[in-house]
Amino acid sequence: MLVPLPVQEAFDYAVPDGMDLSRGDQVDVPLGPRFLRGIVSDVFETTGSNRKLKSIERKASDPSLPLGTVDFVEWAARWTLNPPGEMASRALRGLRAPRPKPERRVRRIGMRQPQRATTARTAVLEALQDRSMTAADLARAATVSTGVVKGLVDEGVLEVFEVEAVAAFDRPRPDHAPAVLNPDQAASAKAMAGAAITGGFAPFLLDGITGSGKTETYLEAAAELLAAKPDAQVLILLPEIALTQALIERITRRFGSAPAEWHSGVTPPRRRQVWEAVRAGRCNIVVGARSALFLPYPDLAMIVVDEEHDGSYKQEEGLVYHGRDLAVARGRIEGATVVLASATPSLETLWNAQQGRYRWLKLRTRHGVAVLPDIALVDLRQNPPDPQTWLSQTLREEIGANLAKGEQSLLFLNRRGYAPVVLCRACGHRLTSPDTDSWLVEHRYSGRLVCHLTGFSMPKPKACPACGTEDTLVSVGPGVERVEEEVRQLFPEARTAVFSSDTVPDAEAARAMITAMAEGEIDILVATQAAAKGHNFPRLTLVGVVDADLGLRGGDLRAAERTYQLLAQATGRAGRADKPGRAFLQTWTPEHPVLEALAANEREAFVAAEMAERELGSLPPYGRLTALILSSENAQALEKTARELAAAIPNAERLEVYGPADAPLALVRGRRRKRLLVRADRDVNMQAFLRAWLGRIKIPASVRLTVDVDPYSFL
DNA sequence: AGCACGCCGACT
DNA sequence: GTCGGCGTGCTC
Repeated sequence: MLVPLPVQEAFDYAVPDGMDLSRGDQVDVPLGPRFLRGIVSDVFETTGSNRKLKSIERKASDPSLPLGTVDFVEWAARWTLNPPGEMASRALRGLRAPRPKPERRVRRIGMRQPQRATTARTAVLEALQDRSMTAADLARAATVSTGVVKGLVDEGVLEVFEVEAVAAFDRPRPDHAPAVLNPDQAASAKAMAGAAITGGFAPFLLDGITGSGKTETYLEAAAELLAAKPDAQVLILLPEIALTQALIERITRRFGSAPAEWHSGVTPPRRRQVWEAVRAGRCNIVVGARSALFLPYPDLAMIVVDEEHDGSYKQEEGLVYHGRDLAVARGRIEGATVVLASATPSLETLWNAQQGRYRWLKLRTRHGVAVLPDIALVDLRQNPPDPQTWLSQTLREEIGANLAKGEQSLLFLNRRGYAPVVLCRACGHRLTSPDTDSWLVEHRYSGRLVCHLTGFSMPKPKACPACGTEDTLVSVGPGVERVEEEVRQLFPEARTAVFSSDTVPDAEAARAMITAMAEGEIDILVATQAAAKGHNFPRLTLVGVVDADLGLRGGDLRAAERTYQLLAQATGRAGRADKPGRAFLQTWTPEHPVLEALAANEREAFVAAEMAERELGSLPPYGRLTALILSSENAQALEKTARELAAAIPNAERLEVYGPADAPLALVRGRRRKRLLVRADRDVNMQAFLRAWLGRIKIPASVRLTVDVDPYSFL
């Protein structure tokens, strides 16, 4: 029995006489003084009476989890070392929410007429006919106030009744509005659809340059699948909630019906409807964030992981897992086609494609007449900006020329706020977050200093908190707000805006900003990565990267890879329609291989060089990593546990453990953090090693251990 | 995760 | 003399 507890094992219970149970069933079981929802993982005869077991209380009336879903959560728990019961519990999210309240609708009572038939009342009855609808909808349809409807109800002409709100997911219509594909797209769609119709695990890398129409291609593959197998289910994963709305609209246009949406922003009652519809097979297309992987699909035939390289697929809090890797695992378990789509695939995925594990589909041309932007490096050593400014003469001139032509520009800087650091000119003190060794970032829009790690914020103080001198705090370095300030000074007539998670906090705001860009209401957009991901700005022709070196500093394993991906995506925003695009990368190190590869548009050269580096160190994808993070408010307990853990390392071949060392952010919210890193060759069973190791010691309650298999962020 | 058990400070 | 703090440990 999988019960939602932070323990590694399943619990055993006695099956009452006459209860018919099988794997996947939902049951309620006693645990100590309370009851928990459990998922049956195994039913077996006990031989001896080794231990007296408690009895299952009852079989729940909720539907069982399909076997593929149970297999998946168990596999995922073993792989990530997360508690299997908690993984199973994740598959029940949606079921825990209340059903939506029944909908109150009005309908006609026979053909009774109102005593006084005013024009408003006649309009209402005309709009209603013999149908039923909610009072609000009816009033809107008749363009009267709801008071008119209420009056008719009070008079007994209309009556109110309740209907159970059952979400209807209309079947997608594969022939509703097919897209016309170019030959590369058509061949790719054919291959993916063919594999999905045949069935069996079939992983693909859909590798297409920015603007090549990857979405269109996998939607046509899904259409072909659904035409052949109308009951099949398709899951499309996106890295961020902000991207879901645009895809849902696109799918609705393509298939004539809306897909289900699943992510943390969906209301609980709606989630319940989606869960039930997915389980019942009443829903064929789901668009969602990584958590949509845990839904109980009875007939999952295709999983698309869009922007598969995106680090947002990695869940870092709570249950730590990588959405893309689990998507591949789920596809293997379900015998489904898995499509990893990206213009800048991760090295792991490229490696799998090179090894022939994934079929490699390439889209080499942009849609229509569009071509990839020309990318030029601006050497800041030759062309430095003036003090306290961040745009070189070259970039200023280009923006000015673009503005004069009436075309849009994007300035990319992956840094929120006004200035990343605030320090005291008198004593040199850097302002940091309380109980956390992370710098406070100045935000001028909100007038506050903000910790991006913990969310702490405070007004900017007048005096230095360390030495008390007044008016000595200075803002160091640029964020998007500061670059926008510079742009406003340079081009006061231009319409400028900032696109970052602060100015665009939700999907609604993102849509408004994207619409404003599409309608040409913005001339210069200053943006963080929030705008570089997936959005389409058809009128954009110039991209300037303010600090191309930003992500390359620091010794992170994936620094080069991530920078390449981010800048390729950012520059790829330019020139997606009829006018060609240009991009300028400002850098102090134009000879850096990442920047040379970007300027020459030579992804393969960069990938080969980066792969060679990784191979030298036997690092991913040539080896595997796992990070163990210990944290505690009690520094002594933390030290002691770290020492015990290090002393208990089992012997293993082709595997090394580094640390314990202070984690890069050694203090967060008053908790000290230590890190150990395990590196192993690919053929070493990392999970078995970790289980053997962690089984040897017990972690005191005051210390928290997080196991991060295949870590992405090295914080 | 809850919840109980268990040893040390301020209260009717 | 008890009520209650949350540290430690267990739940089939």
